Parts: sequence; structure tokens; C-alpha cells
Amino acid sequence: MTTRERTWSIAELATEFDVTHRTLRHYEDLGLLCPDRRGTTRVFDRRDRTRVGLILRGRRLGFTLEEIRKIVDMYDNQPGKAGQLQYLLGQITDRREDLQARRKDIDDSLHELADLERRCAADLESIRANGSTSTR
Amino acid sequence: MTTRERTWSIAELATEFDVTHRTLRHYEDLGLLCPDRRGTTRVFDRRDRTRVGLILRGRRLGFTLEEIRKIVDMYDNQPGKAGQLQYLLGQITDRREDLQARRKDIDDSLHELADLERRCAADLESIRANGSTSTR
DNA sequence: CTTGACGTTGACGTAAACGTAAAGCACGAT
DNA sequence: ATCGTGCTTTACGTTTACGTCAACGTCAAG
Repeated sequence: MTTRERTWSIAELATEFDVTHRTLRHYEDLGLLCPDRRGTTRVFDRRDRTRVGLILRGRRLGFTLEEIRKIVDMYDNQPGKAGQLQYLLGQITDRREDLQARRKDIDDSLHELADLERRCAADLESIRANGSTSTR
Repeated sequence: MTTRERTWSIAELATEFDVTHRTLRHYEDLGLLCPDRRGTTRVFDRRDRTRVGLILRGRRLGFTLEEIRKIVDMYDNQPGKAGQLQYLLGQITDRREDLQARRKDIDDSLHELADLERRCAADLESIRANGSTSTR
């Protein structure tokens, strides 16, 4: 038995990633996925499955599906020529800067949340202590 | 002259934050902003201006405007009672977990980008050296 | 007094990302 | 043979987040 690679049906992937069939088909329509067919039925391989994960992570991060298409394409086109590699390295830099900016937004948000939490806790404490309100 | 607080017109805020008037009005329609009026004209104070910043940061992070409304509301409702404070502390925890999950997604993405970049650089190097392709 | 610059309120349009039928094929089980 | 289950395509509907007119008010400058 040769290395028989596992495959997935649309229902299996949909269940695993908690999306609908429609969503996966939509991603195929946009060229984000291109599963094999057995007859008319879609057959997803390990590679497709990985891409679904990448797509959904991109979605969680607020990228549009169009941006996500560029990102996943970045990961899987065989470069071959030096020019292609240079281009890809440029894309990587752009992506990194984008992600770093987002992380800064998140970190700022987390710090502000921490401040707010401290003030809340202090207020709560002073209410429990003597019923008076501290400075807000 | 008493502490005369600075105010902003819709055009000033739109320019500063690089959004359209329509966008700011849309945010008001959704209850994200509630600027004063001088006649019919909107007058934004420092507080409104801060909120615009929060809204746009939320937007960059991929939150819907409805989620953003909850977030900004979290920041400015005077709590008063202990129950309110407890509720707010709960919201803070939820928000933090959300943001931390996003940061993990970002960090994972950054690591994968770094891997890809290393492989690209190696390929490029081997091309320059002898024109052969390394393992991809 | 009219012209601009700036503001206002509708109200319809649009792009993205699916949701939601409707209608049909394929195939294993009863 | 027909029934259910799972898959397919086609196609119109929906929500979000605004864009884009249209039509009008207002106030200082020429």
C-alpha cells in the first residue's frame, strides 16, 4: 500500500472548522480552494485542509477574502526564478508590517483594558469598604 | 477665561482620522458618537475625538461596529453600583480573552512568515551560488 | 445679493461574505 | 423500486459599512 493520503468530504471539513458547506464552496468560487473532484463531488486533500485553516485565521484577523487569497497564494506558488523570490520576500515584508501594526493595536487595547480593570477593582473595593465612590 | 475646551468640526475630525464625513455620521447613526449641536451643526469635543480613535482601532482589528459599540460603551458608562462594576469586570475579561486569541493568531502568522522568509532567502542564496534549487 | 465653502438630512446604491431555498444527481439500504 | 442521505448547481436574499447623489440651510466674502 503506497502512501495513501487521507482526504476529506465537504461535510467533514465543515464540521471540523465549524463553517457551512456554503462557506467552503464560496471560498472555492473565489479561488481560495480548488479541491479535486470524484465525479462531481469535491474531495479535499491535506493541502486543502491546511488552506482552510489559513483562510479562517485570516478571517479572524479581519482580512478580507481578497487579501487572504494573496496571502495563501504567497505560501504555495513555487517560485523558481530569483525575481519571483524577490517579489515574495517583498510581500513577506508587507505582511509582517501589517501584522505588527495589528499587534500594536491589540497590545494598546490590552493595556487600556488593564487600566480600566484596575480602576474598576479599586471602585469596587472602596464601595465594599465604606460605600463612597473613588475618583473616576 | 475659564478652561475653554477645544472642539472640532466634522471636517477636522474627518481629515485627522482620514475618514469621510459620511463615516462619522454613520457612527453617530449607530450610537457610537453623539456630538453636541450648535444649531444643526455637529460639534465634537475631546471625548468624541477619543471615541473616534477607539472606533477606528476596533475597526482595524476587524470588530463589527456593533461589537465596537459595546466596547466603547464599556469605557464610559459611569458604573455607580457594585453590580454594574461586576458586570463590567466580566466584560473586560471577555474582551481580554478575545484580544489574546487574536494576538496568538498574529504571532503564529508571524512565525510562519519568518519560516517562509528563511526558506526564500536560502533558495535565493543557492540560486546565486550555483543556479540549482534547494528543497522546497 | 449672489457665490462658495461648509454643513445638514434623506434615500437609494454597492461590495463583501455569505444565507437560504429550489431543484436535481448518485448511491447504498430497505 | 423507492427512500433517505449527501452531494451538486443556480440563483435570489441579507447584513454590514459605508458611497453617492439630491436637495436644502447658513454664513462670510466679494
